[in-house]
Amino acid sequence: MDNNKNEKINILADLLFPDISETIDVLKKKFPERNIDKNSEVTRFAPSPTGFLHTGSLFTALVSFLTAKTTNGVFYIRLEDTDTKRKVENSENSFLKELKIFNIIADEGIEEGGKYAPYKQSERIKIYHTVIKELIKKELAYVCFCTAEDLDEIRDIQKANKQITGYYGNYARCRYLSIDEVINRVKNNEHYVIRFKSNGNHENKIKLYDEIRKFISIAENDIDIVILKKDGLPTYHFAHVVDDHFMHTTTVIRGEEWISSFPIHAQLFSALNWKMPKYAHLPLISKNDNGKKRKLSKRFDPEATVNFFLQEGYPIESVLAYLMSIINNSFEEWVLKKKFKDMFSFPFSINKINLDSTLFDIKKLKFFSREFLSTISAEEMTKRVLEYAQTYDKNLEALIQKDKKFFTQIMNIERNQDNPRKDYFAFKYIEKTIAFFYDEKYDTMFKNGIIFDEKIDKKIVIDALKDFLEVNNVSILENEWFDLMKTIALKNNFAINNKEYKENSHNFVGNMADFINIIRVAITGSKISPNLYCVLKILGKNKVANRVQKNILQLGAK
RNA sequence: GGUCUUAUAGUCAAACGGUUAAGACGUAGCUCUCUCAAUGCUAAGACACGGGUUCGACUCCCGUUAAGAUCACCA
Repeated sequence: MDNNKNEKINILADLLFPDISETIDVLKKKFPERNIDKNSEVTRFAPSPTGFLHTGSLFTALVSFLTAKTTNGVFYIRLEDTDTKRKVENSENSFLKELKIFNIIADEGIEEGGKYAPYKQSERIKIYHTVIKELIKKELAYVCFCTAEDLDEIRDIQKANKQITGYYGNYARCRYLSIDEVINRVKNNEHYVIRFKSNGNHENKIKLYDEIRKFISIAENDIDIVILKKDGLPTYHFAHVVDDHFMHTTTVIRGEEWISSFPIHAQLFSALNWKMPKYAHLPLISKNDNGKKRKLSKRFDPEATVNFFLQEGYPIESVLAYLMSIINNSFEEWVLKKKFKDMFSFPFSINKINLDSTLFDIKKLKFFSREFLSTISAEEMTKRVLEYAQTYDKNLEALIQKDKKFFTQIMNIERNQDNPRKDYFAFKYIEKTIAFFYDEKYDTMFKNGIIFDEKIDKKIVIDALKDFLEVNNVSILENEWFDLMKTIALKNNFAINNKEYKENSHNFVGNMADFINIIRVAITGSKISPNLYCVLKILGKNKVANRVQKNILQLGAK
């Protein structure tokens, strides 16, 4: 009797996959075990090309990369492009490029190639079909003709009965179809999917091991999941199992959202008699939204896509440092001490990752940025700002290119000292802070009106500026220059001793800060600027004189 | 709603059965006899709640509560 049935199953299998002649054993020989050390990890990053690189994906990629790197293993990239509806053209190039910008370099992948190619799921269809054909023959998978409407109906019944929804047990109608009927319907070109025949029992609790969370107790999967879609492409669950098996991944690193389908994957591995890789489910990166925690979303949160950081001009080091400080908090101290050098050599360990999801904290990122940018040289700074400007800000690019040395001097203000300035955190905002150095920008500010401290009489402002103009000289040392300023301040009845001023403020026009501020405002158009001596030195005697004169005229005219 | 996961200050996070419960970001104040940035110092701020176990619990167990994830022919 079985002979007859087996024959029919074979007919069906050939009907379903006429082109497939290979067996799993052939695949096994094609993709042999990796020749690597026992303790080395093989990890992968498996994104779907649905748009831009998500910040959470970068996080996952980083952890995967680091895991491979610290164990002398292999890190590869596999494109999960089986969702033809959501696929966005060219997005694979953009995120591959972005990953490279962050120095996350794959050993194997779409571009790099490798022994286990192809690394694109859409090009691996034959492999999936081979496995499924065998599954059909072993009666571990079956053809299902249920339409969306059929599935809705099943779900409605289940809901009405307060049962768990899904295609399982007696609800799995097509499981019980006769082979003859299946053959006929396939021959009639009816649409179908292929489902895995689950032997699980929802009442059974199984223990699955997660590298970060340890044992997870969870119900066995009893749902007959779709493994091959109507369009002939595999679903994630199936493709993941097949690919990670034949590519010999040792640790699957992915987001926490996959925990619930963990039993499905475990079941698939066991049915195929394949060794399960290790799994690590990473916490999600979330955001506080009116007191509610939620996953970072591309629609609402600009920082959800990696592109945001690039556009804002956050240095990659600080983004990586921030992400790594989520993985392991002791990283922070370590990276600061090392001044951001060799970040990837951090003694990293995956099981120290925190279990709770993380709220994205842009302030912390800014902190890392300030720290990092204060460690690099002015020349490096110029180079980076220019690189940024070339793709994101043409005006800024022109400004820098006009006089690179001048720009570098500006970047060098209070940089080479024990406690360097830390006022830059992203390249996008640099132009605004240094605009006053450029005459054309200064002129616009001047036209719009420069506002001096209103508590100081206009006449005094003019006198102070006139006196300053007379001694305008920056070819002296800073303390000499400051002494010089004190003399003029004193002459104009400003207190050069702050203690004295505090005790008898009514005897003076203002203090030294007020005096310097008059000049600062005249030169920079703002009460806020870096060290004035440095500013004057960069601008040079003539420009300084011009600006001061303009102000005297303007003030006098009123 | 079912299932799973998680629970230390606003955020990130140490502590692994015995501590005055670290540290960082952020916030506030002081400091720096030029503002700002920085530096240095200081301050405020936490073990979700309730039961056990134990001489002793942030730590182990059980509830409760809350938050998150997931329940597709999407990954």
